[in-house]
Amino acid sequence: MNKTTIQEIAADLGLSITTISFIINGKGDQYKISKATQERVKKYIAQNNYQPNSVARSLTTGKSYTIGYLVPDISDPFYAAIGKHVENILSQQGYQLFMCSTKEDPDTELKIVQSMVQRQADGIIMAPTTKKSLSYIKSQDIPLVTFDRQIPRSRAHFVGIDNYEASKSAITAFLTRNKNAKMAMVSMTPEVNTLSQRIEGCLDAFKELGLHFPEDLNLNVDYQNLQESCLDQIGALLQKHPEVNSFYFTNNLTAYKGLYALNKNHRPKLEKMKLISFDDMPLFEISHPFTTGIEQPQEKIGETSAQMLLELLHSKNTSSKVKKVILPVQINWR
Amino acid sequence: MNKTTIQEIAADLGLSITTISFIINGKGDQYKISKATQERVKKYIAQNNYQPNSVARSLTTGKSYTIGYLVPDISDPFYAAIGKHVENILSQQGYQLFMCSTKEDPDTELKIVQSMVQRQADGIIMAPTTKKSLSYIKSQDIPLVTFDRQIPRSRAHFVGIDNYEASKSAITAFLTRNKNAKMAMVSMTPEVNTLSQRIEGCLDAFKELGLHFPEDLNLNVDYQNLQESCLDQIGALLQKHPEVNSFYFTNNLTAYKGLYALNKNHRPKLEKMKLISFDDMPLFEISHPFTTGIEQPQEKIGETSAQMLLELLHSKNTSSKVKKVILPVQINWR
DNA sequence: ATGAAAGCGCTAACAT
DNA sequence: ATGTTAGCGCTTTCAT
Repeated sequence: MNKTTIQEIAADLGLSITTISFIINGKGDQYKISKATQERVKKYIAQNNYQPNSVARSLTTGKSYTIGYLVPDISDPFYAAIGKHVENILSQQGYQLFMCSTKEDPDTELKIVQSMVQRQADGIIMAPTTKKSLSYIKSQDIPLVTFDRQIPRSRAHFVGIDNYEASKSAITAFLTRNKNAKMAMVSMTPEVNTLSQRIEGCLDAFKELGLHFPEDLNLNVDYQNLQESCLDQIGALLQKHPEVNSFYFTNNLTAYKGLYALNKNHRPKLEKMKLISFDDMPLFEISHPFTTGIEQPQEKIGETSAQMLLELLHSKNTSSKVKKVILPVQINWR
Repeated sequence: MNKTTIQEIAADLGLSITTISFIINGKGDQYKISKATQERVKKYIAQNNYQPNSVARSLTTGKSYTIGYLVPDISDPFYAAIGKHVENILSQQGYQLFMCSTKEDPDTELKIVQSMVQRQADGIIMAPTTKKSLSYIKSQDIPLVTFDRQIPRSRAHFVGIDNYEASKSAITAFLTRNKNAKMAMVSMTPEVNTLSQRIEGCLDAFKELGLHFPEDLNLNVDYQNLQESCLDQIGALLQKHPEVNSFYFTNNLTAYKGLYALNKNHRPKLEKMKLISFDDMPLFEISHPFTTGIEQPQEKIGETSAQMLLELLHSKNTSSKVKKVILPVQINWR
């Protein structure tokens, strides 16, 4: 079954392709095509299941109804969830999403961005890794909304949270609730600035409470090798500092693997461990032990990013000033 | 900065667009373009950061280097993980993925499929919900690989597991290990056939061991309202059947919410509960209690699906017989 | 109320 | 060794 085209319809119906095009695009009335003709064409289209070729349409109009969603890892529950909410909003408007994993790698990210430009994506929503790709996007001036991470000095629209403040106030509250907490922190490389901000927030919380946070309780595990790295470093830490009775995981990945390490090798200690993690996950309600989560409003982040992009798409003034939406977090104590 | 086009290059360099096109597509030598010219063009391209417009290219060639990845929910960890592996293989070959959630809804699914056709997707990888969309894809003869779910009588290439056998043998082993297990089962609507096969497998395991499985220990919670539904039904069940000391969750979603319900309202019973779930998740290693998982080879499923699609893309004979790859599962006892 | 034709940027068969 | 040209399927201005 070969593809029907607009000219076939025109030929079969003895009309011009212009007429067909008008009707397809709902401009029949506007161009005063007679009701009769409109009906005839619509009937033909329905019967032959004609679908306009969007590639051709894009070439003419310059719009592809395609958006790039670029994140470090599309299977990361955090990015997957936000992606779903983005999809939810954008698919209603006829957009499809190219979802791509940048792998925290600047080169991969740039290649993907270039591919998006070649494919005439109408816009991009991304959790950026580097400034290079952002500059490239800007140079092509294609509508862009960033989320989750802000690249310093990059002037891009942004939706996210205040990592420093959220971390600081959560840890302050935690230390107030758990007076005799002896806390260690688990973060990871590569150090994206969201993570350093969370670390800073934590350290400042200690400082302001007049407490000391020893350097060597600040772990930094390896992103490429999370599980082994967690097993090793947490093992070593608990050996050297048996007094540690609390962990702060600075993101969902370290929390996952940290919990794994604790469950695997340190069950006896687990009973009275108090855990807190940046990013909340449903699993913290069923984990051993239950884990307090600093919850980012994923749905809101996704929806706001999508809506912000839609606005950009509809308003033609590239001039507009940079918009930043900072959303509140919520602490789920457990 | 406006888009450079092939004709601008031609004009600027005093060459014809053909020559430029040949060089861009690596056919310079084949068409005996002089080294000098080739260098000149390549240099120009590098300097001006020219990127060919893939929309125009697709319109001429009929190939878009675009693949549709359609699953019920892209944020479901199972589909997200497989998606990542699919992406991994296909991105190496220059393909980008449209990832779409069909929401278990036939109409949504069909709309997305039609959109893929309009957009000239070169192929589709999907966990199908209905036969209707499969027939449509076939009618357009666009290369298709299905995974996870087989639609009865649909003759599509398939990658997945044998749900009936996997379920049956896992439950048989489970009952052998836990002689005095008093098991309830939690499944969900809508009843896709993977789930009914898992249920059948479980019931047959009981039968062959000469055991009885009471009708009312077979729960069916509501997909649209998983959490509430689990809380209600599991609560009611444990009240009526306090002897139940084991649960079989027939997929990751019911396991998640089942564990949630148990942790929330039935902690005392949890100590000696033995849980097993179809689909394994990392969280089962840190959940309370640890949960045995029947693990599907996600990476293998993703990679095989992608590779199978690539073969289809490269071989032009539509005739070829239907390929089915059935992969083994692995039980992770906990 | 409808049609002709240019053009979107590219590829490739066919010149030269 | 390089150029001319006809499409690919569609939108839209300008005619009629």
